[in-house]
Amino acid sequence: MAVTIKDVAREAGVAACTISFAMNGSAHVADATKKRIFEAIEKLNYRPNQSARGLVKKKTNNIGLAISEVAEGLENSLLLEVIKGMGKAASEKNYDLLISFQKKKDDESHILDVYRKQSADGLILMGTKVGERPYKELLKHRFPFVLLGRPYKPGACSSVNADNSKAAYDGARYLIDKGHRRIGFITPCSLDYDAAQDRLEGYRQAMSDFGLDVQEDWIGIGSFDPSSGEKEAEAFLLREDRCTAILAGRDTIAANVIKRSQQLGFKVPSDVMVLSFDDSTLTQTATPSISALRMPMMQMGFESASLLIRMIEGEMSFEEANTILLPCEIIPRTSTAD
Amino acid sequence: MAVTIKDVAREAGVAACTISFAMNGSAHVADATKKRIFEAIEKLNYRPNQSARGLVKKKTNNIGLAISEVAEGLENSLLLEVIKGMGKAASEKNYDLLISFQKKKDDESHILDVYRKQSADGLILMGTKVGERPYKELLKHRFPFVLLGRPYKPGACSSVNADNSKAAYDGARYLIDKGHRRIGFITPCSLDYDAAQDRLEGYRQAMSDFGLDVQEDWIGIGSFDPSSGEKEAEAFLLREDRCTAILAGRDTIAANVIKRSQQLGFKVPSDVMVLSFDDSTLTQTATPSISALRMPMMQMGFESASLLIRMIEGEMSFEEANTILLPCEIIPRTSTAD
DNA sequence: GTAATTAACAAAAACGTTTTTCATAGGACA
DNA sequence: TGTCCTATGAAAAACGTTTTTGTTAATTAC
Repeated sequence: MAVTIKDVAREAGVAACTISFAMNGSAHVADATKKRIFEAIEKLNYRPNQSARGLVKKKTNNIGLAISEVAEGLENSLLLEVIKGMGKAASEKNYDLLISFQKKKDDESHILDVYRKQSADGLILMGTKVGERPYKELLKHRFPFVLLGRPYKPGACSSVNADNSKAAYDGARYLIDKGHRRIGFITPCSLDYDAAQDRLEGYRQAMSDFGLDVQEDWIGIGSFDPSSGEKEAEAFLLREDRCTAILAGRDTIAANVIKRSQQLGFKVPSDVMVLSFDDSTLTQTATPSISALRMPMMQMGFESASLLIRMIEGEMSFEEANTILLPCEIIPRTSTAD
Repeated sequence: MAVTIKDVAREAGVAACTISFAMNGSAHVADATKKRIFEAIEKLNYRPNQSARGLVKKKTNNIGLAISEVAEGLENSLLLEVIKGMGKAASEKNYDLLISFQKKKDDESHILDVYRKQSADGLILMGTKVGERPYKELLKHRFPFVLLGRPYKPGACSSVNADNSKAAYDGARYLIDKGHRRIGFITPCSLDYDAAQDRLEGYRQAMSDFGLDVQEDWIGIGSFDPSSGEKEAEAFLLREDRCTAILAGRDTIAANVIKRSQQLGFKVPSDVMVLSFDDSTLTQTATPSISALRMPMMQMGFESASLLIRMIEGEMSFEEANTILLPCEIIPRTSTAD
């Protein structure tokens, strides 16, 4: 079977506990003994059994990731980036990532089970919607957790998110700076999602800050429908005072906006500029290539895992709910070129 | 602290072992006692500690996923699908997914550590390249593992992969059936990757089966470069006996092929048809929309996890190396419309 | 009416670590 | 010479389960 601490002890001619002391650097072990021990470890390829270690230390060195209903469109193509970021933070600190999946739709027991079974030392909650119950129980028992891009009472717990509001503000401002006054806006999805709300709010704020009135029909509500964006583009362009720029809530929406605009005889970017969210391969390879606000997915993963690990290791009090908002970056491409 | 089996025992007025028996359904526990026990469990929200359970049962109920150097382009946008598939298989059988990350480039110790630390009951190996050492040690110790889309000596271990060769064959045949005789082919990346080799081979086979000679300059080697596909399209089209159809090794390559073709004055699909691999949002929203061979990413995740779990649970002998090749599906869109 | 069987539960050992406590041998010191 | 310290290491307890073995009382068989 697998090699245990006793095998190493026998090999090094020493008691089991001494192996443990040597490995954890805690007590006094003579240098000569240490040398023998590490040689034995190397020879036998010994690694402490995680279950046994976890049992006595009450620590698994896993960070839990609860994936609920995976969002239909938003995170999908970018999840790898997020996980990569988490992986970077985790492996630096010697943690693994334990993913717990939802068993049935609307069943959230997988979240609390991680805590109850003690299969991880903390949790990253990611997905679209979550009921109040899991939050409450985790908070009550002071089990470390971090929200990733999730809506919740601000200040009640730590969370990491892209600064959607600022991104929309910056995007609108970018278009305003290019001389546009009539700017259409399409949300990435229904206003049930707070990413949609935040983006809309940022857009409104920018318009207002620069003294521009927003016509209510300059605002369209996008969806996950594959053709979302076409109708909205049409509405923005086929009117007396047509929009000269459009801020599209998501990459596929931007693609549809451009397609429909071209069909209607408007050139992008000369007649109408289009700026998108969610930088992906789609925005890079489209013709014209699409300018986009890049969400820092990898960094979001990294920061959420780092924050969680700091909470786990007690470097951060549980009370100071840390809200991290990460800035987005504008990637200018052809669709907004002068 | 967390609630233990002893708390439940006290609550139910019974010994700890009886709780265990009741939960695992193994021994005879009186129905009345069972009822009291399950009420106590419910009341206290008890779940067995995974470390303790794992220690005595020598089983973690985790399936390990070792992500090495994550491929630059191929799996990226589709990883979520793969993980979703794994999640489905795992959660059905009450497993969690434990992801172990590479600490440094070219360092593969994270693979063997999962086995040595016994933090999972088996491993799914996914990525691009892996040295011989990890395979050998895992095989030697009969630690269950499954290769996901990986090159290795056939028959030496179980693996799951998309049937790239057949996909390319079917794709070529699809174009041949539409009357094309001069069909260009672009690999998704360098021939170091066996997915590229398999696809090329399938293409050659189809051409040969239908009595069509392959001109060597109908074959282009694609890359992860964002503009990959443009040069190749040019080469295929600007010659006496120009190609009338192109089989593009990847979605971005297909997009570039179409872009360049149009720039050269060829209409897609009337002058040249384009069929792509790797169905993604890009292929759906492009204009014209791009026909593609859809890789069954979710199913690959599902099958690899299912296979691994069967190995773990001893339902499958370790010796019968199971090679699962999953068929791809042609999604016809505008770029190959008659 | 007693022996054998069975049903229901408890006691205790085991899993592989870590950690607290204990033991021994030298050496320093008086 | 005896006491005290220190360096080094071992013994033993603990972590929370599962599982093997024991124990008791009730039931069945003769």
